[in-house]
Amino acid sequence: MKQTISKPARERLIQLARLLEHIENDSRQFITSSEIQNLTGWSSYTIRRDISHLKTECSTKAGYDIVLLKNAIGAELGITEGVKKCCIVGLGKLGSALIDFDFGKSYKIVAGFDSSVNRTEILTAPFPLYPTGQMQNVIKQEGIELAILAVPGKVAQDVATKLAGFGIKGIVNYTSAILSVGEDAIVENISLIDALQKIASLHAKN
Amino acid sequence: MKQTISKPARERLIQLARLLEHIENDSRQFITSSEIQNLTGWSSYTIRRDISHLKTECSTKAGYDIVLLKNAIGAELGITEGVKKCCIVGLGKLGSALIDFDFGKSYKIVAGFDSSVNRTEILTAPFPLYPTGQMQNVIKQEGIELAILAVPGKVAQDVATKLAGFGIKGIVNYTSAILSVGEDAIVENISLIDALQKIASLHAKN
DNA sequence: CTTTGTGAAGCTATTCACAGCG
DNA sequence: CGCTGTGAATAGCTTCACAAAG
Repeated sequence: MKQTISKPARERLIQLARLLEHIENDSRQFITSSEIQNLTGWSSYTIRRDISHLKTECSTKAGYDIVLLKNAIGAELGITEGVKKCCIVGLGKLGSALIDFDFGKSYKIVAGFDSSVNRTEILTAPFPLYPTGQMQNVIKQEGIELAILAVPGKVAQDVATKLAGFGIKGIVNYTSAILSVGEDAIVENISLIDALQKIASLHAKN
Repeated sequence: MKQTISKPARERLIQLARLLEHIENDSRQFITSSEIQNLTGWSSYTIRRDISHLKTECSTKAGYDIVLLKNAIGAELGITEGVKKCCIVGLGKLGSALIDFDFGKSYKIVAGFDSSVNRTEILTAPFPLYPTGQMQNVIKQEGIELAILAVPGKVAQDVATKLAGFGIKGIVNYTSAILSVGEDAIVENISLIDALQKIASLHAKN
């Protein structure tokens, strides 16, 4: 079986790909593992091993070819494979702030949902907004794979369970709730309070 | 030397504390490690070991005392130690959406910054808004420890470097930039695109 | 001489298995 | 019995040290 890349390595490679994108236009062609170390803080050993998982020849005496490396990561991690359809669930302050967010080429918001019809009528977006009742239909019809969850914490688990039932494959969780969904869906937590507490706990220990 | 809790364990405990807070009012006193397993997906072994690091007696035959456990986590991770002052840097769509966010008791936003004076004058918030030029003064004077970074990606690294120079101890990075700051500051990344790509890469491999 | 790529070692985290306690 | 707590075993990740290549 094809050797699967470990989770930490995958996460670093995803970040690395974005980093490379940013420096792509700096008119440099190559980057070395120790330069990446300086930019990211990861050790050059780790970076070299991560890249070696890609099984691609994109290195020379001068380091890695920036564009080639970026493409290799994209290919291996399936980042560049077409456009994934997403929806925003919950259009309060946070959800509606994401309406104009730049999602790049690989992800496209095709729907927004809110329990308040008032909300869906007042807001304007480059994609249609629906009341929550239509989630199932729209998700099925559009073939939406990913959901960005920005509802109030109290209803987050309920909505997440529904989304998983409707065939959503991944949920980006902006709420402070800890979600459990079945095997079929993946949850990625993006909690501001979590992040603050991680930082605080590190300071407390040292 | 005091045995330090590993990073993964710390992150789980932080989430666990919040989970316990949510179920605190469900009129139950105890919870078992296998119930936590069902709610979170972490194995009961791991949960028991995590809790054992707290060196607290909060268990009985019926499981863990919910309130006692929550407090023990808070104490060990320094989550409950007073109020930490935070600021929001960058008051665009995303930054200003965080103005009304509920930060709980432990974190308090005491300032917002934006490079556009226009922006700081138009917006209203329960804390003062300043032009970026005043960052250093305000951070020093107020004793602000944490920053929430929501500026455009292109200037993120510059601003982060400045913040670290001004004595900020932790940055929650909402931008898509990969930041490197010195040893003194900690960065926690909260990138929507990162989250989407993590999910996508998992689907690609399985 | 510099930089990658990688077996081997070292370290960290998770899981197993079971003793101990209520 | 069911539950926690924990040594011991296992698995997973990172670092080291160095061979190979430009």
